[in-house]
Amino acid sequence: MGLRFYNTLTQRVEDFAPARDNTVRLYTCGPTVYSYAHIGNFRSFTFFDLLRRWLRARGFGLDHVMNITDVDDKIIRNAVAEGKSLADYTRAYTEAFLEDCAKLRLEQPERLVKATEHIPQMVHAIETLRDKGFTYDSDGSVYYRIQKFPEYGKLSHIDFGGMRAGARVDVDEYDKADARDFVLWKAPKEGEPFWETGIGPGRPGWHIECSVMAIEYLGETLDIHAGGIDLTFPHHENEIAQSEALTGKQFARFWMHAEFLLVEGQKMSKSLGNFYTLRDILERGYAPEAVRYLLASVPYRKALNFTFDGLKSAAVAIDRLRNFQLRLESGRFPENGGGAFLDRVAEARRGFEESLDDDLNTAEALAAVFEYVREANTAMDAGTFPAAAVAPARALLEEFDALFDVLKPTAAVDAISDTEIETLVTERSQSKKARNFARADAIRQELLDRGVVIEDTREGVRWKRK
RNA sequence: GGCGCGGUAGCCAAGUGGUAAGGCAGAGGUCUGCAAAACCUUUACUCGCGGGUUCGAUUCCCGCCCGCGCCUCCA
Repeated sequence: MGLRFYNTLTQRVEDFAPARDNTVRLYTCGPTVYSYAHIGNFRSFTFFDLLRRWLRARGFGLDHVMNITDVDDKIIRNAVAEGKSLADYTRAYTEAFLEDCAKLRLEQPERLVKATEHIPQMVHAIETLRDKGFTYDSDGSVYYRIQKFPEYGKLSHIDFGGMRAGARVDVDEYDKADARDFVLWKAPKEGEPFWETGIGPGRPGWHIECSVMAIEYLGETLDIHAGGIDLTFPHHENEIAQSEALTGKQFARFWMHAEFLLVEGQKMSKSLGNFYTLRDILERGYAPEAVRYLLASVPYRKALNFTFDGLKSAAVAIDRLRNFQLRLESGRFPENGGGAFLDRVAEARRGFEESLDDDLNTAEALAAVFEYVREANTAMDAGTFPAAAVAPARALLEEFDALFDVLKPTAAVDAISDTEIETLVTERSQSKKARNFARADAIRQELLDRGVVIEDTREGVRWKRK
């Protein structure tokens, strides 16, 4: 069986291949840069990264666009409160976001696009929607008229049949004709920043940026549109309404949504005190790889319960794989034998790949790797792990790490150099030979304090960075 | 109320109509100057509860209970 994904649109797992040539046109909803992104946001962004990497591993080219929402109500509110321009206010959080992504080893999309740099295109799209009769004006704002789009609800599978128009119109939006209508262009309020345009002064509504930027860079029909599950409605539903009204074509063939992240079993919220940014977690001394591993190890369609126990487990699990890698690199293995172990590596790889092909089942893919690691370790202990199996075993780890990307430790700023380590390791070995264990242990402790672990093995001394 | 997801060992978690992957933690052991690493043994006669279909269900159907999310701020 080949690559297949669950499609929110059809509520089924479907075979996946890009529609045109070999390149996957992927659009993912990025951050709104009004504050630091939190760990829940990064659950989704990590999912996007895994999706990218696995598509590439399966031989597809990528054209991935992610937006940065750098204008919205919260941003305006905060910027105005701090007396800053929108650009000044969002710049810092955009940079912080990119730094956080780099820490988590999230690949940069082919294009990272900002809403404020596409205002003319959005205005043009709104004009087109107006010409096609999908809009109405109210107090200087422009709204999308959902009545004109009968398929509304097809993504979120909400039946609006029984909902009375205007039944839940809230106070601020008294001017909407239908509760489902949404704003395309917002007239400015007193003191708010705005753009002067052909459809009047104002700023874009939230949804229009994604439709416009996706179509501009990827064409009228995307292969995959992905986001957090909470965006399904209304954001993605509205994107469909706008885009399909604009082009008359299906907006995205596959819709993929990452489930929510919970913290200690509850939704993150500031009032519960369980609200964490990536920075909060790293400050507590956890490695970014552990965060990445934890976020990646639970399949994306299952709610992920983020706990500090889980984070510790993730760190230990990574160590197990790193130790195995080190053993492959530093061990000595017999030249004879091998057939069965070559078969086992091939089997592990097949299990790994088939699990990921199955809607990115990362948990099952990890099991395939760990099972192999245990068997290989057992054979190494017995001295029966053949030299011929080393290269394929390393290839398995490479394939694993091309996706999970956790094997290389994040270097400390003040890291001790390799040569200094080697010098100390040599001195310790000499001390040991002279049976000066006190000195040997002191050196080992010193290295440990500086983040280096020494291990004596049958094949000699080896070291690793923590 | 509507829509969606889920309830599997102490924790995280995969999975299939035929008798429960993997990781972490715990206990015991092997190895070792001491460690570390690694390995071995051990932790679910059972997969929320009650019915049904079946030779057989954790896996299918029905009902119920519980948790979470969305229902126009939200990854």
